[in-house]
Amino acid sequence: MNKHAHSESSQPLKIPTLSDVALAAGVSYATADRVSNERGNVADKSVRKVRDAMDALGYVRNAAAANLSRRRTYRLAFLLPKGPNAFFSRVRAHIDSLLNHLQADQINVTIIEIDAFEIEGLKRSLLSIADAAYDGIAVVGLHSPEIVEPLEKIRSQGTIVVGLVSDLPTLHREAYIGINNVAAGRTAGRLLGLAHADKQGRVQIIAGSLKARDHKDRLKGFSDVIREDYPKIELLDPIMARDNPDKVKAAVNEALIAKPKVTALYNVGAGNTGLVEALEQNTRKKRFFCVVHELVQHSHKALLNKHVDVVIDQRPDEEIDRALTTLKALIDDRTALPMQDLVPTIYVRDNLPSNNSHTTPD
Amino acid sequence: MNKHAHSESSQPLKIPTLSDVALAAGVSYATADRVSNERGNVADKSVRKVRDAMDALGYVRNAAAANLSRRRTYRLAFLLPKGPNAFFSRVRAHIDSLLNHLQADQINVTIIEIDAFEIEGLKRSLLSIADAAYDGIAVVGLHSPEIVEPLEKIRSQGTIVVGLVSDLPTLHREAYIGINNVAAGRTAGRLLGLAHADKQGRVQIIAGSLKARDHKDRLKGFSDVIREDYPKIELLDPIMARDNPDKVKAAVNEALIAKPKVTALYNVGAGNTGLVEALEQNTRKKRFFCVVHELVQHSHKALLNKHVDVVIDQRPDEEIDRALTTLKALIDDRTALPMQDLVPTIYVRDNLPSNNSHTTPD
DNA sequence: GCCAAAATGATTGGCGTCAATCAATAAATG
DNA sequence: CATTTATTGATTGACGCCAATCATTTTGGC
Repeated sequence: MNKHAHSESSQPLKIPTLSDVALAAGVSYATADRVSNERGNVADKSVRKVRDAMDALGYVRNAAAANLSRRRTYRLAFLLPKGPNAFFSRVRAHIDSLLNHLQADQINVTIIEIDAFEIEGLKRSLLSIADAAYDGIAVVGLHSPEIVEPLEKIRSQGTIVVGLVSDLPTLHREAYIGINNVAAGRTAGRLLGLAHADKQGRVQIIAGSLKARDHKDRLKGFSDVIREDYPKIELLDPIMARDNPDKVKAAVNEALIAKPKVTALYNVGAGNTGLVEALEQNTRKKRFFCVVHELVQHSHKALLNKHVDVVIDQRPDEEIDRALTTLKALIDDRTALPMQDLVPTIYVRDNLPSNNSHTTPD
Repeated sequence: MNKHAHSESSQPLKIPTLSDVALAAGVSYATADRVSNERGNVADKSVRKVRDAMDALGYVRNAAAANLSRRRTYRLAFLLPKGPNAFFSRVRAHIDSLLNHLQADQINVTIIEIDAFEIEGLKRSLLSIADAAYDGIAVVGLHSPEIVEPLEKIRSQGTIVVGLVSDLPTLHREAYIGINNVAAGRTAGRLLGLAHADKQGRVQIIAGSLKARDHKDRLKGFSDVIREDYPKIELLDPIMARDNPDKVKAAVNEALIAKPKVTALYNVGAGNTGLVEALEQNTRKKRFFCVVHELVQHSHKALLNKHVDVVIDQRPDEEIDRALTTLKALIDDRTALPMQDLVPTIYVRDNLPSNNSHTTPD
């Protein structure tokens, strides 16, 4: 009764090689190779024999041997905004930590710093790498028609382009690796709404700039959820703080003092050090329900200190891993492999990672 | 650290080989090889010369060539509970989807089904694979001293053993890949607490069995948080439903009818189809705040239908990926690589994966 | 300075695939 | 039928590393 069933897979100690396939198919190695690598000039009949033999033996090309023989190396570049931003420090740190491992697989990654969020800077950077003959690049992009031309110049040389964190013009990149920021905003709104439990509320929103697409998307998602499902919560006009800690601090203080009925804060963008500072100095007894984005050193600490209740994070480590996997796959066979959606992650005090790569100081 | 300038990467990019290292170090290939593979019988002076040359050239062993030459194949097994459990179906499906990719890297994975959560069955299964000479196994385990002996028998043959989802006796496995269930329970408690916003509340807890360590841990975490931070919420005695949908349904109905002041439900374990059924037939207008575990088809749907408010998930896909990576690393060099903690993931209606290819809306 | 031990050098045959060459055979054409 | 053309076969040298053998040199003990 308690038999354990082995699954379909047997114990093939002998892994079939292409020679084995050729033998089984009754053709020469050369023909099997022609089929395997789609070199053409093979009769349909032979193709079928070889393919059948492959299935029968369960042949899978040995990736190590193939890569070795092919002398394939992957030349990749990541174009990241420069500057002291804590989030992108996390990204860079993670790439650095992978460098050795990647090199063992002949994957060479270069980080190129670009002017953060300025179309002209991005455009210039793209043009300047157009001749560098990368096999693939991941770009923290902007959704602007102005960069279509440089993108196409790069792509015309066979370079694979993917968007990272923030998307590029959809038709001019192969894939986008990042979260859906509307969903991220909705998630923030949902938790904030839940935490009001049918009570009245007023939210002060702080954002960087509505020109940044991610901020705009988050704000939209957030507002939609509140309006749809939490009508008792009032949305105050967002304060624009340009992701600047000082401006954020001022905004929070304004909300604390000039708008005494505020029950919650939502910071759409960066600059959370300022937010935490303001809250630490807060003399009001009643506390805010507070939602911010991106788990970095100070937001992590603020969560533990109870100045912040929820952090919505986009898991840059995973984004990088996926960007690498996707680029490699696209370069190899020009087909992206299906992966589960990247999704905004919710952190509260109790599900924080303890061994962290995100505590890198900025 | 932050010295990532525009890299000088337009060169031919000659990746150094071990021959290059030998040449640069002024020793023979044989000596460089002795150092590289730690074969011993090398003078300290030579070791130093070779190591210096490696650093100077930035030598990293070509993994493809090494694996090919070594003729290394990885024979792995996953021991999973059998039965129709939705969660483990997800696990199996994910492994299946990886099979081809893995085989290209000479990784052969066998799924072995074991009697779910019965010590005797697990023990028998372990003993029966002891001679199969796997390089590594991942076991959905039990924290019981009875399986120490079979585990040690397996390990004595050089097989690497890791715990998966549910841990094994700590000293008798190499690593554990799974979430911290106390944290998972705390997370559930935190969200349920937040959603009460200082109001009174009563929670009906439903659990499978407190003999299962994961359930016990979750329950502890949950109760701790409520007691610590939400004193206005009363914890009713847990109902044991053995992860059985019918029993869960009965438990929910009991809470609905016999305990009219219940404001929230927390299902620690499985059997959520029963929970949803009961809620769908609920005639009371006031709804519960409802937290369950594991994102599977029906809990996903329940989240969208608003019968469930929060799902705590352990991301089995990622667990599998990590189990594979960890096993491979341990087999290769007997050292687990550092990875960010696996953490309980929170899903609300708005951050669900949609599994479509990731195209930004415009 | 002799001899054993230790260290180093030199070289080789794979591993499985790729990419090429050249010869040999089969099929198609007029 | 002769002559193209298409298809197959046979073989080979990388790729970079591993693992082994055997020869040679250096070192250290006495």
